[in-house]
Amino acid sequence: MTNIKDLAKIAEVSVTTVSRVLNNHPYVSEEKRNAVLKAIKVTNYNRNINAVHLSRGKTKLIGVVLPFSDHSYFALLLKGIAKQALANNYYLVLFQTDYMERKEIEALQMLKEKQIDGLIICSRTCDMQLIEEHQQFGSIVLSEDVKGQKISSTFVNHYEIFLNALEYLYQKGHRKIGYCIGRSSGSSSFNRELAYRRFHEKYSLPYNPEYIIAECFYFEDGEKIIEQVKNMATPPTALLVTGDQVAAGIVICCQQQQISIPNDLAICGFDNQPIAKMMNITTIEIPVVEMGENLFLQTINKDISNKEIAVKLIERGTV
Amino acid sequence: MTNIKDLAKIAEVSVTTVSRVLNNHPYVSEEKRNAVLKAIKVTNYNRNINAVHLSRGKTKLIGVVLPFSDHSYFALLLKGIAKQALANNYYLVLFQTDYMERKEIEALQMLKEKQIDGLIICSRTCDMQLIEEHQQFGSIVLSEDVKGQKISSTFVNHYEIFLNALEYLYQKGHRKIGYCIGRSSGSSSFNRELAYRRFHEKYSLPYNPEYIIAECFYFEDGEKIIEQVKNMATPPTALLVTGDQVAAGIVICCQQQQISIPNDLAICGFDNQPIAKMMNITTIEIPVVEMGENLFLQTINKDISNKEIAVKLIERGTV
DNA sequence: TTGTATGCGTTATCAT
DNA sequence: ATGATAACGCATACAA
Repeated sequence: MTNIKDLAKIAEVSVTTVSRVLNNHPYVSEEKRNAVLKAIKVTNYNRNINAVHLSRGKTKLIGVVLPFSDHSYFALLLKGIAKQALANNYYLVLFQTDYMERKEIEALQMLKEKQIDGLIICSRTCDMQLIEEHQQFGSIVLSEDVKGQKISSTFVNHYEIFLNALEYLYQKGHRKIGYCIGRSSGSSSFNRELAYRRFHEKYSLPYNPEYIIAECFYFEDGEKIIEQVKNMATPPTALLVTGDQVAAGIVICCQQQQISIPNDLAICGFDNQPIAKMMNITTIEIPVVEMGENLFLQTINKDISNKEIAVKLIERGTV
Repeated sequence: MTNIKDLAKIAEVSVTTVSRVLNNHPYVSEEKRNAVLKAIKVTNYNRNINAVHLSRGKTKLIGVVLPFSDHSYFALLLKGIAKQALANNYYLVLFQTDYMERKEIEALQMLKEKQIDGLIICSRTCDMQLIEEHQQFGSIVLSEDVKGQKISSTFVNHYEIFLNALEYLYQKGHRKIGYCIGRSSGSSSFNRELAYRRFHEKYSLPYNPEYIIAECFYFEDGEKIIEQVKNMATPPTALLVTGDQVAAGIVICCQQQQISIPNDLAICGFDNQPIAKMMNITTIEIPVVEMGENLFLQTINKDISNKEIAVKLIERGTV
């Protein structure tokens, strides 16, 4: 492996000059530049990026923390992140956590150890305090409402969205409304449950914990959900489903089991993914890819900003 | 930022000793070890991984080249890769290429520049020769049949699988068989078309290029496919669909349009993803996650190996 | 068991 | 415009 020292020797210049042509710096004569270029060619020289990183103290690498990459929501978020990473000459290091705090800590550790310049946390399990403690080591961005903390974020207002969706179903005549979420812990689930409770208080509706169905991630979970609903003494007449994939799975399952939608059961999805359009599913549109893009841009931006993303109800045939 | 030199000074030992305790090397007295540990604590020391990388000449980083991460097949492959990466203390750098050769070259470049120790290419656009030229810089593994080349791979025999699937449909009485694929170029598409041609020659069936439907990636593409099929003068009676997501999309679309499956149109999917089971879709089971795991293991293994993965026909209700 | 000295490959500072 | 030299922070061969 040849290095710039070798190049310097061959081209009969100093290492500084070699470094200059390597980095397109000014102040180097055409003559010497060509000599260096020639040396690079004949030796088949390759720069050692680790030395560059050590010297510069930066890596142009951004970490992305997410629970699973084979989930449509996070896959889309990642798509947006990757798009802007590409546009800004950064690379991504993926941390698939399966919601294990240990894996999140590893990502924070890499920030500490300077392997990555910044970190995008799409969904977290660990404590906010832990994250704050690591901000000194690099830019950290979250995809949740951090409420005035000194940390950047791009998020949707899960509380408000849920409340609006519930109101919508209420206006459509529904009084027994359930919802399906992924994991039951986490800030978004917390806010959703809060909205759900407030909604029931507001209209003096009975709060039925059975109506909250957790661990709904994928299309095929629709089967499990319908099974659960069917086993209820008084099943809900409408379901808010946080994810169009799952909503689609429910719709399919209902078709198979002769459950009429929206008559027997109304379904409102989330995200407005193509599958929702294709299957004519009423849903809340969330611009996930754009959120990913913004998350990345915030990461490489010095300023701290908090961006709430607007959503939109898309009325179709399942409510 | 304190470094091991500072630690050495504080703990009143040499940098070597500091390095030893940092890396859990033997031959260091409890006394000195504790002194170092204490120094680490009081200074809030963090190792600079870039210096480690430079010194060691390795990064414990493996690159993963794939066209899109929001596609179920590649997401599952990535899942397997990530699983073994985790188990073996490696991290992954993601290269989403959108099938752009330029992005693949960037990944190869990073191998050259020692930012990554190895590279897993899940699907490629670039020339094999280019890849071979980069093997000297690190371990490269492909997910295709490299046919005796001196490079590791984990793959399924697309030619044989397609041939068998076509035979199966033939036995079921089908004579007008079409198929849906992702991109039309690439080695797997080549092999599939080859099988398709041979099959038609063998049974003296008319070869109809219209029956080859490309650019089928996602669930929602099912709609487009059915549209195309309906517009054909003599539509196929069976469709081989390389991906259960797309197959499911087709099935749904047929339901909506009163096209009876398998009577009007038989569908055979690929991968045996959960959605196929849920929707009772006949499919070819491919252990994608296991393939991903094997790809990773090959990457960190010195020896070159080529592993063909066996598949299995899962007969269900759509053929 | 411990320490010295050198190498890893590049960039940055400063002088000329 | 060019170059000598000092960082950057760590690992390790070798010596003791």
